[in-house]
Amino acid sequence: MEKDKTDKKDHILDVAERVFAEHGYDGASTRMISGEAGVNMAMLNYYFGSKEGVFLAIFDRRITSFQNVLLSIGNDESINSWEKLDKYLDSYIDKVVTNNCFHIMLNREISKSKKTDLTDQITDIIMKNVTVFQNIIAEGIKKGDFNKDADQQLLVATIFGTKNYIVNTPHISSKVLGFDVLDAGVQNDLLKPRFKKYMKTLLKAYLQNENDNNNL
Amino acid sequence: MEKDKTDKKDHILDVAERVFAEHGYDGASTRMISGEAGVNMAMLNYYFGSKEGVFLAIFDRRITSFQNVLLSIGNDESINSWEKLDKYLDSYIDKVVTNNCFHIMLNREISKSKKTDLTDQITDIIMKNVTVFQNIIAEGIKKGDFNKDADQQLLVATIFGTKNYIVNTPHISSKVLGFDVLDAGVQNDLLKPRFKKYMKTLLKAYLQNENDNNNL
DNA sequence: CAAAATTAATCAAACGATTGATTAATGTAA
DNA sequence: TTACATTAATCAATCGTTTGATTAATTTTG
Repeated sequence: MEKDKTDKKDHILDVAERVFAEHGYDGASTRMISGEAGVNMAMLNYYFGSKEGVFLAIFDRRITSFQNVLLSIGNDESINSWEKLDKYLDSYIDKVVTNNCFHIMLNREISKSKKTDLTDQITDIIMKNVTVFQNIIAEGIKKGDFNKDADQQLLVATIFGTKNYIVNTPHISSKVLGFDVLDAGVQNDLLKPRFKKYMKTLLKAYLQNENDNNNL
Repeated sequence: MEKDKTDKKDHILDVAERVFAEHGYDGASTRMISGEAGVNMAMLNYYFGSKEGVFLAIFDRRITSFQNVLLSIGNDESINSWEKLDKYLDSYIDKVVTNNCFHIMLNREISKSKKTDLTDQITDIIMKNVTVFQNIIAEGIKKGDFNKDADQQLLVATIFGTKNYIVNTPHISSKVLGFDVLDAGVQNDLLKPRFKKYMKTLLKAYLQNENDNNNL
């Protein structure tokens, strides 16, 4: 059945995503992935062509819907800059914490100083989400909602960097925060709400115009 | 001569540090490293025992002096919390931007969800720098210098996360910032001063007690 | 001092193991 | 039967490491 085949391919990608997050792309062997997925090694090449094909297939599964959600928030004309910022953060934090394996895998492979085809591809993907955020900030500054002296570009480093620190280096952030950031229950009950609140407070403290407290 | 031997070992570590940063630990082969260093492959094992020995030798070279500098700032009783924060940021940002290869290499190998001996070792190393920063914040809050409602732990994620974003994903941050963050000249003339100023402004906006503007 | 003995440094070649990928054979369902 | 799915076996390439031999440097000895 077509259904079963799709399920099986999806199962392989689920496992591969986790194994790539655990050991990195180079550190994860095709035998490791197929073994944990309970399928014959040759099936990876049969379905996805190659190891890199598996890697890219994981991408296709995740990026499109996510990017469209963020894009729709950025293009929403009915809300002001502060509300856009809130909605963006809510959606973004929910998604990246839940799909932490994917984002660990993604960011690890771009943490190389050498450019490759793969780093270029990942850069393009990541930059789409970055651009949406940048536009929200730039628009807010232009409208006078946000402090015009804000460093828009380094603010990008702060929001995505803070997220990366929590999600991509779980052993560090778990130690700092005092709980296991990889635990799904903890993520929903503790991490997400606290992270959202913090991020909004931080951005408001930095972006707020002086002598203008009515947005707090 | 002893001198020449140390120079040679140091040269190998210089090259290995760069190659590890370029391709990652698994992606960098011993042939690649020895080839670029212009030495016979067997010399890596002769000097450092193994590939992992090379990796760990790079650590020994970098961490000790750096940690002592930060530690002395944290223990300085003659300055207040705001000044400590400033000095910490100045030293930290200088060091991590200059030694970007090392920090790319370091952080990449801890960006795995699976625990290993190596991730545990790296976690311990990183946590030492984190603790110094945490103590500065905690002390400032206790003394009443900083806003007591600040989320100390997520603030850790922000400072180190922002730094990681700039240093460890250079292809992304170069695109966002509009210049090459790996260029040494750009680092000193543009990146470091701007990064320091931004980080201080951001932390002051977040940590400052309300109705207390005399620290700006 | 000079010859001999010892140690350290360097090399090309090969090691066994593992990698990603492919093959040819077999199983399965329409 | 025919087309697709799955398997075990196998492939060449590359991995980190080790080897035995050779050269260079140092120490010991007469």
